[in-house]
Amino acid sequence: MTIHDISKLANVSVATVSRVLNGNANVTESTREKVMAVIRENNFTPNAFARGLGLDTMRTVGILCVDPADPDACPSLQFAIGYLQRELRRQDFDSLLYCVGYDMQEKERSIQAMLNRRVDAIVIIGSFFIENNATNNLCILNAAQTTPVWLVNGNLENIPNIFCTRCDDRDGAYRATKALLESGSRDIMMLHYASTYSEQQKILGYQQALQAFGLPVRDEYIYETTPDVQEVEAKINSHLAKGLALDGLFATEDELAICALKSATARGISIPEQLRVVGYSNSKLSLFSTPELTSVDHNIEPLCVTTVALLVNQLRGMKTPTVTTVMADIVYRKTLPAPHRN
Amino acid sequence: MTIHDISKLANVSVATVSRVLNGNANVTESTREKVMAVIRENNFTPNAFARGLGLDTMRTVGILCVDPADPDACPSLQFAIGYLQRELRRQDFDSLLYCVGYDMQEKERSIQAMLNRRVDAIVIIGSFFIENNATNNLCILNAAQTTPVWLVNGNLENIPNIFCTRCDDRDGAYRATKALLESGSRDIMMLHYASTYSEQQKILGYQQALQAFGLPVRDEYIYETTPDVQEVEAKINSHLAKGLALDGLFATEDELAICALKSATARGISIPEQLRVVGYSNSKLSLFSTPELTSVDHNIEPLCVTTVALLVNQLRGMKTPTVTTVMADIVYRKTLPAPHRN
DNA sequence: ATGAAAGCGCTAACAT
DNA sequence: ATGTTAGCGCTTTCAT
Repeated sequence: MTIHDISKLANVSVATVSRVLNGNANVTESTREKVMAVIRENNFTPNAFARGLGLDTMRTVGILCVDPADPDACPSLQFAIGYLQRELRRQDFDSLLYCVGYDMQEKERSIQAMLNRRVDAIVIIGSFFIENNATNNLCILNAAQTTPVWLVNGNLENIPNIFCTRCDDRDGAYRATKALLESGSRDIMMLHYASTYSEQQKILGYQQALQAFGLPVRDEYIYETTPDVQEVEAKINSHLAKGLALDGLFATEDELAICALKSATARGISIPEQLRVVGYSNSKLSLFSTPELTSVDHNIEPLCVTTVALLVNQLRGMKTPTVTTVMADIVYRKTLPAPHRN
Repeated sequence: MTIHDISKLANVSVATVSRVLNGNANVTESTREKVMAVIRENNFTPNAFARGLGLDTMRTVGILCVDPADPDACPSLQFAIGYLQRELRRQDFDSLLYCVGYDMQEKERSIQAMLNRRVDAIVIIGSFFIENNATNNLCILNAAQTTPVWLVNGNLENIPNIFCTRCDDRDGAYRATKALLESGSRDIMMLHYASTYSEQQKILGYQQALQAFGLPVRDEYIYETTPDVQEVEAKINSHLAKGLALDGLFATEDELAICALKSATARGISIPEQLRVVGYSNSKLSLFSTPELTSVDHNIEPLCVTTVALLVNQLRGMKTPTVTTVMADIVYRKTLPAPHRN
């Protein structure tokens, strides 16, 4: 069933059917209804490929993200896929998904696949994909020459056609650390994932908070780790074995905070009396942990909503900011109770 | 830049360029190289829409799943998106993703969108989407008239063009319950999510295990709940308040098991001495809980690998089984230690 | 307001 | 082995 069949059945030309299909105003109400009736009767839907060929778009956005099953993947961006998809669908865009591992080739191939399919825009979730090394970002820069690229929680500034929407993780980490300091903690360990833009910002925020309190930044209090209970336990044990004090802990992901929580509890450290802990992401985990975890909410859902809104704007040819930032919020639970306000 | 431009630059016809592009054997090595050189020089990639229009396929599979951010969503199928996507990409298929809520209309619209885009196949993750009510499945049945539909952990049998791949959750639940019984538990509570095909199968497995041990199935031991610590706590408290015994617990999701674990620990019930617990999904959570959770692994990754392998087979016109099943495995941890084997 | 016809860029059948 | 050409199904410009 094609537009031609419909036109014959309705005794009009294909152009008229096309007009009806596209809501063109230049159609008499009576012909419109006549055509619509035939379309409905035959359950006709126009061929998307032919449409795409003519219009040079199929209203599709490519989404690149780390495979959610990857154990090294930052879990905090997990939900972004769903949020972005939902918002795109509301704007009548379909989403082509590419979940890839920590592999440059896969990243490049995925971006090439998106370009081949002539997506209207590319959304890249997470700063993992942005390398410090310029050559590694070449495929992104190339893509941006033809297709707008949106980095969610990434950073690649001052490049035409590349847009960033992100959470202010530096500020989030700053306020989390400040809250620990205000609760009385002075020896605050920091646990973080392998280096990405977001992680670097969080480290910066932690350091700035200490400085603002007139405290020294001690590198031996900053640990890079994976969310593995044994690994975190070993780090805490060796830290304490060195005779280093510990009365606060800030982790850049809830996972890491929970590993630390388990180790501390196992050692008989009382929480929050002897040790206060703040995680990051405000994930489900923070509710399931014992005691329940105070965590920084980096507002992924608003971030995704904003991203799609701006993306659609930009595609409509409107002026669009290159960098857009949302704030993080601290959600207080048991591992660092909310401060009393008068 | 089109195939015509390339053909002119290489002094050949468009057909030859097309042949080179598609790896057709009927091209001399020298012309192939000549054409390839021009293609590379100009960084040419053929227009996917035009290709799709001619071939009536863009090698795309539509994936329908519950929005991962939905708090009521069964989390155990979360990773399926990534696994399916990865396998499809390996077979050179792109994935159109539709994450929807618990809404019939969204489901219908998404399936319609897939059909409009003429996907080669539809994959539906989770049995949530399959209703007991036949009219609610109408859009799936309609879709199957033109496009193969694959249900991952769903059930809709004996319908042409609908295929099911699933984990044997009945058997998984049976063996989990059996393991609890063999550990000495006699009063085993069951916590489950809202009814889906998988959940029903798990309940069945639980009941059959009790029966196999000559024990009665007591409905007052079976609770439907959401993964909310307070809700589960209330259910356990009222259960115990009724004077009902409790020395074992089987939950159809790790989330539920962990909520129960928290409540039990808070009441001073010792685990695993007084209460043994088995969860389901073998999720990350099972490692982060205290004590670490014994859980049924429902082998989502192999399931997804199998699904895509069969799907591709079927698209190639090969005979393909309608229902394919993988087994579940019990992963023993602290809440139900592994039995000693001699 | 409606129709005729020219693309859009590729594939494949057919011709050489 | 290579070229010619007729579609694929839609949108849109230009006539009427």
